Amino acid sequence: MTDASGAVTEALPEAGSKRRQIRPKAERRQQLIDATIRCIAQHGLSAVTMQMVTREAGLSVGIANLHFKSKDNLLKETLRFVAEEYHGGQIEIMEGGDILDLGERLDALLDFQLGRGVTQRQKMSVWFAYYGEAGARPVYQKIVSTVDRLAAQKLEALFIQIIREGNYRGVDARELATGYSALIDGLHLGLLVTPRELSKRRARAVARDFLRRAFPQHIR
Amino acid sequence: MTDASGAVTEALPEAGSKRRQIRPKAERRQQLIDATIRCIAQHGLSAVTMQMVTREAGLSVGIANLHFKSKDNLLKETLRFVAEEYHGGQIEIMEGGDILDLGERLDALLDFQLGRGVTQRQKMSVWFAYYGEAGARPVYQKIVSTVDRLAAQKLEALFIQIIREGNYRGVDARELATGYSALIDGLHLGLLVTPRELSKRRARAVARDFLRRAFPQHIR
DNA sequence: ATCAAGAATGAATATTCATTCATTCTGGGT
DNA sequence: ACCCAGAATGAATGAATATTCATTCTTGAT
Repeated sequence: MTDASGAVTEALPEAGSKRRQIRPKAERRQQLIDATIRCIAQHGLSAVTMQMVTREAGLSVGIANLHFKSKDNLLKETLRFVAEEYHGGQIEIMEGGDILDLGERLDALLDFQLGRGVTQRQKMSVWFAYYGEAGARPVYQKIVSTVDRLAAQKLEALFIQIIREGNYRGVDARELATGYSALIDGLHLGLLVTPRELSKRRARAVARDFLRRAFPQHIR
Repeated sequence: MTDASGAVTEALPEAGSKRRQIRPKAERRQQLIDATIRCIAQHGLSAVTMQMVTREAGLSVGIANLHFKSKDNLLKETLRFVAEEYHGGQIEIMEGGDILDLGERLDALLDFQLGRGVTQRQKMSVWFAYYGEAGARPVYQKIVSTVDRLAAQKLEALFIQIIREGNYRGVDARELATGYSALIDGLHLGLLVTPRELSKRRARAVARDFLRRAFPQHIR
């Protein structure tokens, strides 16, 4: 294609300029991880290919192997990122220096766990894609266990505080924390697999109900 | 190879006789589905190949395409089988003409859901492998939704009976049923992904606790 | 004994995909 | 202006895999 002056112009200015851009390593890594997340959500973990991911990222095929050694490694790092993002968010709230009231802190946690950011189909698809492979891949189990354990400890600590403050009787913090975590995971699963049967609104109501039953003075 | 009489003998009698066996279609289908389940559990859904499945089943590669049209179809039918087995078991208990006491029936349900048969790594791996792909594959969503909905209705019906019998106040059967189902799913997930942190014994205690909190007269 | 129906086989085919690497390009330093 | 470290590219390669189908084998009926 030529313009009036006869000079050769770039083909499709709007459809992603072909100009090669050099960017720092860290930025490219994140760009590829983000693309991987979108691909897993849209096509499923088992259908993800390197071509797909790099095209989604608007980059060439070779680059993925430049920044991550292999596809396997890219997938592993993607899981690590997602897991840390989720658990990091939870932990921040539970440590929550900014929210002093324990009931409010619980509410904030619930909001985070069943709120917009986390319950995007995109993110949930990624969790469960990895969970599905975890049975066969110890590496995935390890990544998840590591961050999970810390979050579980923080949750238990929060529950202990609440139990003390409310002087609740016959309640075991550890057991309750396990139950609450499992409930949230199960609700995420429901939102992903049977969105028709379970709305976000109802999922929140169910989780809230669980907490109210355990800590009636703190919730509602 | 020939024996003294000069007749051709079978090669390796102990290492799986090579003798070609003709069996009815239904039997071969089940054989292949069982092999698929073992392969998914051991290698993960995304690593399963036709060669792997047919070798596991002790059959030739061609046969899978003879009885199922394609790999895709084999995987779909395997999911259907697993889903129906699980939900069928639940529904049988919940309809449970043989157990008249409602509390006992609840107990039987819990036993089934967190007991030996279901919580084998093998089975749980398969659930979650499919759940992981469900976000990207409407076919899987549909299969699970269909059986799931029926089980959810039966559970709600059971809870309604229990609420009436115990004259429990301020309890919504539907919401409680959703919560209980999600809790069980979450516990399965925990058993699969972080078996170190969550034993079967503790998972049962947690689920039982949930029920006791809701229906104190019926449980314990 | 013989035969036909159809169950089972597995070598061959065509496709898809991860990974490599020779080459090109960019931008900051001199 | 020039240079070059190293970032980026994408055609080429080789390995893996789903699917096909011509052929072989088994079984029950005649």
